Amino acid sequence: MTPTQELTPDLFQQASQEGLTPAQTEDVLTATSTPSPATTHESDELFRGKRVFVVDAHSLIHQLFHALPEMTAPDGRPVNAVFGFVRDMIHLLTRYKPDFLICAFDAKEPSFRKEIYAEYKAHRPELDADIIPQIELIEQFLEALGIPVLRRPGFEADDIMATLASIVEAQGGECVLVTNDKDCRQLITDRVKLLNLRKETYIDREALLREWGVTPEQVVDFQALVGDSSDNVPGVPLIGPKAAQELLQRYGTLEALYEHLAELPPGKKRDNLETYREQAFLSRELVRLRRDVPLDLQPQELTLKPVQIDRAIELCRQLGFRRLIADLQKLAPQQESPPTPPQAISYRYHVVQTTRELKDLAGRLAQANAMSLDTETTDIRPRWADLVGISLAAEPQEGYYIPILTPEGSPALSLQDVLIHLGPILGNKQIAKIGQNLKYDLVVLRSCGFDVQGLGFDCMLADYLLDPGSRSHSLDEQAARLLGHETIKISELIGTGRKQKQMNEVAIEDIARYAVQDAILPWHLKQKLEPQLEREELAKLFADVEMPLVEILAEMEYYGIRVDTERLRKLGEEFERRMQILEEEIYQLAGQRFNIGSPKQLQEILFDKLQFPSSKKTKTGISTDSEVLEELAAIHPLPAKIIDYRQYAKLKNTYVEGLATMVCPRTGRVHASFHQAVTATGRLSCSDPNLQNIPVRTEEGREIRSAFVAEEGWRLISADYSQIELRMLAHFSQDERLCEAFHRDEDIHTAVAAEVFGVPPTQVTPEMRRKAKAVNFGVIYGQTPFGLAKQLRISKEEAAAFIDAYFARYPGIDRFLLGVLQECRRQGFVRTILGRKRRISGVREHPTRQRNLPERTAINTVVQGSAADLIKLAMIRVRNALREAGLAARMILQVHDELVFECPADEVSATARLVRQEMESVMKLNVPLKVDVGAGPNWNDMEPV
DNA sequence: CGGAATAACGTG
DNA sequence: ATGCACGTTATTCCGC
Repeated sequence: MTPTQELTPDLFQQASQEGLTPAQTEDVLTATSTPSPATTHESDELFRGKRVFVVDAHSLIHQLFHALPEMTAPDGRPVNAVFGFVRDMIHLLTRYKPDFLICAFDAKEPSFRKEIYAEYKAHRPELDADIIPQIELIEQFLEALGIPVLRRPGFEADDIMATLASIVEAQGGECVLVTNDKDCRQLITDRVKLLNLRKETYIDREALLREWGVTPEQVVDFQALVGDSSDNVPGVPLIGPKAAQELLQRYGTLEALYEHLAELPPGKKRDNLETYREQAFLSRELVRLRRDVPLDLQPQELTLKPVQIDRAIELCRQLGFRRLIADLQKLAPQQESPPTPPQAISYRYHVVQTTRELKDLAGRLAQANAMSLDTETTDIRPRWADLVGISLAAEPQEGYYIPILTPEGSPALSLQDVLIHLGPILGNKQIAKIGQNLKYDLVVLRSCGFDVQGLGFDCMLADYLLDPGSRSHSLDEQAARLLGHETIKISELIGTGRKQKQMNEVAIEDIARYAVQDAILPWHLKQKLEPQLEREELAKLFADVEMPLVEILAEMEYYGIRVDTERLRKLGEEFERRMQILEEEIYQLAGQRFNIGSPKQLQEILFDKLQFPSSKKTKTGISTDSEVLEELAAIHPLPAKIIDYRQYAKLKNTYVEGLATMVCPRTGRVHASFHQAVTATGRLSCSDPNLQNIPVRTEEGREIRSAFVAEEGWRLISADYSQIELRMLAHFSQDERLCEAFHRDEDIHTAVAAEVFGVPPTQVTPEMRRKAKAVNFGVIYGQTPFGLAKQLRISKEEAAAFIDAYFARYPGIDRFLLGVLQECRRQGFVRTILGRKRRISGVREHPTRQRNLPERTAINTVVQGSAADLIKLAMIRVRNALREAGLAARMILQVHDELVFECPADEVSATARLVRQEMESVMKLNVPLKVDVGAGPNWNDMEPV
């Protein structure tokens, strides 16, 4: 008889008798070692060869409740644990794809352990009042997700897990117990392991031996000696993990240890073992898990059910879990879509077939004060595209399609005729242009010879301002969300995959219906969006900044930047040579050939074959990023070679070859796309190619910049704001010391170092400056002591001291940051200097120095977003000033705090003056703005102007 | 074979 | 858990 049974015979008997009704025995799954007839039923094969995940729900809920920031549903209920739990379940399902996923809960009544030891878990506070309602919600979610829940009277989740683990193992399955509870370590076998969800690491026999130095069989003995303060399991005083490990390695079991107690050296430890003998054995029974809970299971109780996606999404809506909705969609990939897409918006469309009709249409449009437009083309890159057709609408219900490129035999109009008749209309700035992503149409039309004037309303930008960063601002998405209208998808026209059609091959009726839809929808969207912009005080930002910027970005994209392809080719060859040399050296050092570009293979070489110590993990394995390699470089020459190889590979693949394919054959230039509705903070982003991350920090990388050149007889001018984000911080905080430093035009990092270290500026060492610089940036990002410590390779305490010293010297900054957080907490969003909004939830009532993600995001958004506002405004001012001054310069790039222009060589000086003047005076802040201007033949060799 | 996910790394 | 904001690359894996 086992001690467990001895101690709790009644409870066990009772439970098992109640649980087993004759009708159910057929499908019963039990862990009894003597197979009953029931276990020979096919159900005992249920787990064979399957991966069964069992979640310790209560342990997970508590962990999440305390680890995650406060969250409340729109109705005020606390929901942080619910959010975390659901997120974790989705993660488990999508990432681990288990055959079974079962959540084990504690019984609602006290467990049998309480009966054998009244003090059991006596230390535990009562369940937090904010947890209990969350458990109910979690169960609702689990039901919607189709994840089975197991709970049995008198037993804790642990016991259920123990029993399930035994059953799974007996049937030849693999069991993963999702828990951080140390007690569960006794359950480890060759087929049972534990999963730590936070670290995404498994604990199996080997890991256990590494950590505790014991086998799974010895875990209960180990815990009996060590005790567990969180469960109030007493253990033996003075015996900690080290002593317990040693004793058990010598004697094997608790019993054997006590038989040989006399052999131990006399002392307090032996005395305590003697004195607390009873307590040790009692402790062992407290931690020993029951593997024989009468579960009385039906297979259908255990299987994952199909996700009830609608219910799950509805729950997410109610609780405000917008982020999870997208993840949920992934769970139910094949959703039956409604057979007939509801078209809430109806409209009439006409195909303009003759020049006569075009002329009539132009005549009518000339009277309008607004019109919408959309272009159809052969390419998503507007500078590479041919114009296929234009759709127009001067009212919300009726539109026209002007075909230019059509399939063989269909009527079309010549571009020349369209230019003649429609050109003046599009160029008339009295007629406000409405559309979706008008920048695209502007570039296309300009490439065909149109000059479009008078931009009125771009839905994409309006929708973006209302909620940047979270939702999609595509026309399809907006139409569905705001109008309940399911659009005709482009894939319905041109198909998908290998036999995709070109736009000019689509039947004219189809393309006309589609194109006119895209001209009609903006009218309806405008009606919804415009009042919202007003309500949320975003209308001015929209009208004065975002809309005027469209034209400027279109111009930048139209001009593009010239690339010296010959120079690029030479650089590519040079990089290739260095890569080949490094490649051979790497194979030598590694002792074999492998794909250096594969982190997976590299990982095997470094950590399996060469047995280097691993420090950092990724989701799927051990990290080999440059930070790790940097550390390893101290012990072996190989990692440094890998770092070098990677650098050249990046330069060659991304910046030489990637760039070369983007040179437009028509213009010999690259026409990157600047995106105005992508970032969460209001910055622009850039792609195809991304010219905002051209290397500059290393000498080798900078070479790439020399391939960006001005056209013959012209020069490049680069103007960048000095310390724009720190100046913005100084402005907002009005911190006297910081503002003063800027007013005196001091080197800001040196000035801050002098303050923080309490020395005169002349005494600041490069090391001190480096630290001050890191803290300066840290403030903008809401960095924690931990992060700063890691970056500067100093102790956490030292880092915390720096940060404290910083805030002590700059009290205005501390005040300002707390003000940002308080306002964000109160309103649910922050605003930038021009009133741009970003919704952020999760800022705590009383934020600590140790800022969490929402808090860091809030701070960074105000600083980064305001700097973005400022340079956007500068772009508009500079563009207008250039025009008025009659200078030929064109703005061609924006890199967050830098503007790049191309101008005739003899206008460099005048242009530079004007650019600096406009950029420095764009906003009147509490600190001066400083712009550094340089000019030269390429983007690398610039001389100050 | 194509798309999605992942790891890594370039910029401000 | 641990500094914000992006886009591009090669590899790997999955499903067709």
